[in-house]
Amino acid sequence: MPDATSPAAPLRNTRQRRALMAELSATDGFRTAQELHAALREQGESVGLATVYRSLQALVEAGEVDTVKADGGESAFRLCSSQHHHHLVCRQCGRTVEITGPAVERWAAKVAEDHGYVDVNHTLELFGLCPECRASQ
Amino acid sequence: MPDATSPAAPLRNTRQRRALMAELSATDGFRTAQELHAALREQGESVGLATVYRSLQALVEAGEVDTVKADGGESAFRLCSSQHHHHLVCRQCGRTVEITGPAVERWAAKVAEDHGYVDVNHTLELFGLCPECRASQ
DNA sequence: GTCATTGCAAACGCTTTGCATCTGT
DNA sequence: ACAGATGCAAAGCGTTTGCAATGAC
Repeated sequence: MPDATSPAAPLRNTRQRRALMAELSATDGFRTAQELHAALREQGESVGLATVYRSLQALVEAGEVDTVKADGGESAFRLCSSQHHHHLVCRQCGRTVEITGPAVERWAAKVAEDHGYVDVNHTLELFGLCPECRASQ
Repeated sequence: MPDATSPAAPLRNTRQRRALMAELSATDGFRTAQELHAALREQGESVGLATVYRSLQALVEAGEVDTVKADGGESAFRLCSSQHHHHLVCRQCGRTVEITGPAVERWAAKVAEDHGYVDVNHTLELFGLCPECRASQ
């Protein structure tokens, strides 16, 4: 059984991972694994789909990439920004707004503490219909 | 092409749908389609899996059932009337506490509104180390 | 009688995995 | 050289769909 405190194996600096990171850096928003794979292919970077998935997994575990679940069960990824924040995502077009909520952070910490839980983090996502999609419906 | 404003076809009161509603009523929390299907089978109610999915879809569209996306891309369903809550999960033993946070609900609604988003729902999970796991470490 | 609903099985889309090969370090 | 990384193809999973049969109204 792996020691929870020991760091994971070091990530190797391969052409594929570099290409993936570059692609992730190229956009602010969330991209699905399939989108990223397609983009890499279009750029002539030959990368297997499985590799994209495995690399993204590794990056998420390493804390370098953020992930959320899109509508159809797809996962979307993006580089972690420095600051802890949440997202308000349009469930139709995917347009995303970054949210920070000190109040919620405090609330979460307090609730956890009240129940005796320690070392707590949380995930919070808002899903709705953005003004544009709402208008065009 | 169906008129978006005209009401959907009337839902027929079939044995299968009745059984499904009964099963949904039997619990407060969210259940996945697969869980519901298994539960019905165990009760001797013969219902096809596709029927469960189609009925749930219809019920969601009819506004009688709420749905959220679980972790593995599965969808979970519950009757609309039951109460909305979140979970505080121990990342080691999985022990879970149900959390309700009116303040957070209000906060989420307001934030979404401020950005012009409508028809908003959210997902919120807290992860930490429960008292027991923390002691045994 | 009509038309929504059902069941089955096949199809789907996204993701994961087994395994042989390759490549950073 | 060794351990991690890769590619391919096949498997896995939850979900959806085509079609003929059934049942509610």
